[in-house]
Amino acid sequence: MADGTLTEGTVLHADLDAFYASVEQRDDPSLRGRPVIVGGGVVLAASYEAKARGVRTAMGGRQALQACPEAVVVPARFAAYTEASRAVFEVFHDTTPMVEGISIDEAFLEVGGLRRIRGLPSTIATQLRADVRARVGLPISVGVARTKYLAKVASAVSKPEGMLVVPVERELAFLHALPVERLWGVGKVTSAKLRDARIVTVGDVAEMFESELVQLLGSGAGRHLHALAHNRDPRPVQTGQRRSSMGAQHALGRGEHSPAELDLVLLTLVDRVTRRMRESRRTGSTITIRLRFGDFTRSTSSHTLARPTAHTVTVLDVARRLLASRSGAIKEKGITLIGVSLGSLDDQPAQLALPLDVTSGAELDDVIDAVRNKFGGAAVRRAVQLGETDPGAAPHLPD
DNA sequence: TCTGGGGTCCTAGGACCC
DNA sequence: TCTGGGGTCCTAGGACCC
Repeated sequence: MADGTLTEGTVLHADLDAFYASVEQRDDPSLRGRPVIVGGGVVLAASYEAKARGVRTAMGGRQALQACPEAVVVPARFAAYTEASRAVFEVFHDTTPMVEGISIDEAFLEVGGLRRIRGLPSTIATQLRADVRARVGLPISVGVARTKYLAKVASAVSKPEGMLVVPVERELAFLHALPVERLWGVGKVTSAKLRDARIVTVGDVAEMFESELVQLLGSGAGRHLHALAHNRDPRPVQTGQRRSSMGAQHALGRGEHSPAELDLVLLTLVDRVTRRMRESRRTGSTITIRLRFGDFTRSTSSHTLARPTAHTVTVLDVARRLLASRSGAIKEKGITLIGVSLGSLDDQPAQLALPLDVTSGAELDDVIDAVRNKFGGAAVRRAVQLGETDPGAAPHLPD
C-alpha cells in the first residue's frame, strides 16, 4: 500500500459481543453495567460483567449463579435476537455487497474492492462498528486480516468492543504466539491430544510436519490444522451460502416420559421444522432424529426418502418410526432430549403444490379429482397457483 | 449443579453400480 | 475358481462451532 509501511488485508470478521446479553441490556436499561445471564438451565449468553466473574456460555445455571450470585437471570427472547441480527446484517450489506453470514451474530465482509469509495479496510471497519452502534445499539468487534481465519482470530482477540488489524507482514508472528485452542476446529478433544504431545502454541503446530499431525489427529483435522497454522486459508468470502439442514430440538426433564408425551414433543418439533421449511421454500429428503439419554449418551438415526418433502405428516410418519426403533434404549436409560432435522435440502416447490404425498401421476390425478369434486375447479386452480408461486401458502386439505 | 437450541464437517463401513 | 479398482449413496457416530 502506498500510504503506509504495513499492508492491510481486506477481509473483515464482524462479531457481536455477548450478543443475546447485549440485546437484553440494550432493551432494558436497568440491566446495563450489571452481570446478566440469558437462559435458565444453561447459560445461553453472559454479559461481560458476568464473564468477568467466571460465568461462561453453556455453563449449568446453578454453577453460574455460584460464580456470580448477583447476576440477573433473564429468559431468552429469540424473536428479539433474530430481529437484532437482521438489523445488523442490514448494516453489513450497506457496507459491502460481499457479506458471508456465519451465524446469527457474525459474518465475514470482503472490502477489497471498496478502497476508492470507502477507504482502507481499517477505516471501513471503524465506520462499521460506529454504524452498528448507532443504528442497532449493539457493541461489535471487528478483525481485519488477509484471510478469513485470521480475521476471525483477530476479532476474538480484540473483544470486547474492539478492533484489531493484523498487517500482512505480521501475520505469522501474531498467529504463532497464540494457544492452540485458538485454531478453528480445536475443541476439547483435539486440545487434549495436542497438549499430551506437548503442542501448546500455534507456533508449535507450525513446526510439525503435516504427516505428524495427520498421524495424531486423522487426515482431515491434521491437514486442516497444518494449513491454518501456516495461515493458509484460501477460502474467499462467499455470498449466497445456503443452509444444508434445518432442525429443531427440545430438552426434556429427567424422569419418566410417557409415550404419549414423547409423541406430542415429536409432533411439535416436526411441525416447527416443516413449517420453517415451507416458509423458506425448501424441502429435504433425509430425516434425522437425535436423542440424548439419561446417562448423557447420544444417538442419531436417519432415513432418506425417495423424494424431498416439507410435508408435516410425511416427516412425522418417518420420525415416529425412527423414534420407535430406539424405544429399547429409551426405556432402559431414560430420555432427556429429542431433536428432528431435515437434511439434503432442495428447492422443489412443485413437490409442495399439493400437501399430499403421491407417488404416481395416477394417484395425483385421483387427488385432484377428489379436490375438484369436493371444492370445485376454482379451488384446484388456486391450490396449484399458490403451490407454484408460494408453496408455503398452499392450503392444507381438510380430512 | 448436571447440561439450550441451533448448526457444520469428517470418518467409516456396507450396499450397490460399473 | 477366483475375484480389481473406483465411484456414489446411505447410515451412525463424533468433534466442533455459536
